Amino acid sequence: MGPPISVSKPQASGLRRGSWTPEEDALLRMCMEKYGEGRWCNVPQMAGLSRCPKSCRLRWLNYLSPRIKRGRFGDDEMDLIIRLHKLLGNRWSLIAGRLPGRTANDIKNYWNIHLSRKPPDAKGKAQTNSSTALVKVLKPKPHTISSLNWSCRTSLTKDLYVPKSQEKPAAVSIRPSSSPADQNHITCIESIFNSKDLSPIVSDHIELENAQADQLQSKFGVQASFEILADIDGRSVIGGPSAGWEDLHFDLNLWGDFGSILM
DNA sequence: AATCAACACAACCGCAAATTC
DNA sequence: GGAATTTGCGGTTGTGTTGAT
Repeated sequence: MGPPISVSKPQASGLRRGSWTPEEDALLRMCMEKYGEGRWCNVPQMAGLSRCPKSCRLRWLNYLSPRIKRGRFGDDEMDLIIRLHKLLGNRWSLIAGRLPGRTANDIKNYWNIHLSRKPPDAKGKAQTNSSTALVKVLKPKPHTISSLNWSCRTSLTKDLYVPKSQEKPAAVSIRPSSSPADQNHITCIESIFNSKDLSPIVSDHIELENAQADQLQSKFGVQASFEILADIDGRSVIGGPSAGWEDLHFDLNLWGDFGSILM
């Protein structure tokens, strides 16, 4: 879409709404360059904008951020979206985390326009792919780091305020579990593991501690050598280079699912 | 040229989780 | 521990653009 044309009027509260003007974009951009992301409630004041904090955040994250990749989705991206949506459901932020430069809003829009309304045969060949066809859409409750008793949280915003030295994962307690919910998680995660061609989502990798890798090995019957990394490019991931699912990475939310299995 | 439908995407809203006080 | 505030997410809407008729 081209530059905004409609003009918003100040609300009774004095806050502007509607499309952003180039001037407002410039102010927000300068503010982000100067102060960085975070403390959105202070951004309107710091930037000299008559916008609510949510509006500023949305504008930056969905439009102005230099990390955003513009342009049409490629076939590989479309395929990946279909696969990840099958696994994760409408968890756009998680899906976006696996598509560098794409925002949750972009993906949501794209899905709603292109993919959600097409008949199954037209949704892409990936849907018939054996590695994902058997998987039910899973919507696990996101496990935050804090809920896992980890001392870090992994948004970019947090990175600006938490010293790296504090972002050290604490020990993960391990206990057997065989509840249906956990079995569901296992099915999901196994399906991810078995999907070998998700390499486009790869960015970097991290290692699990040996004890945790051993637990995964006994649980899934795979030889695992992982690394845990608190932060890669503003996002936390885990990866496993030696189990046949090399170059595969997840958000720590999914690591939370590991935790629920192992705990 | 006019009209209409579909597309593309920015923006808002409400809610819940997380954080702060 | 609880209330208030902040942040993040998903759903939805609004509007400009594009292409077909």
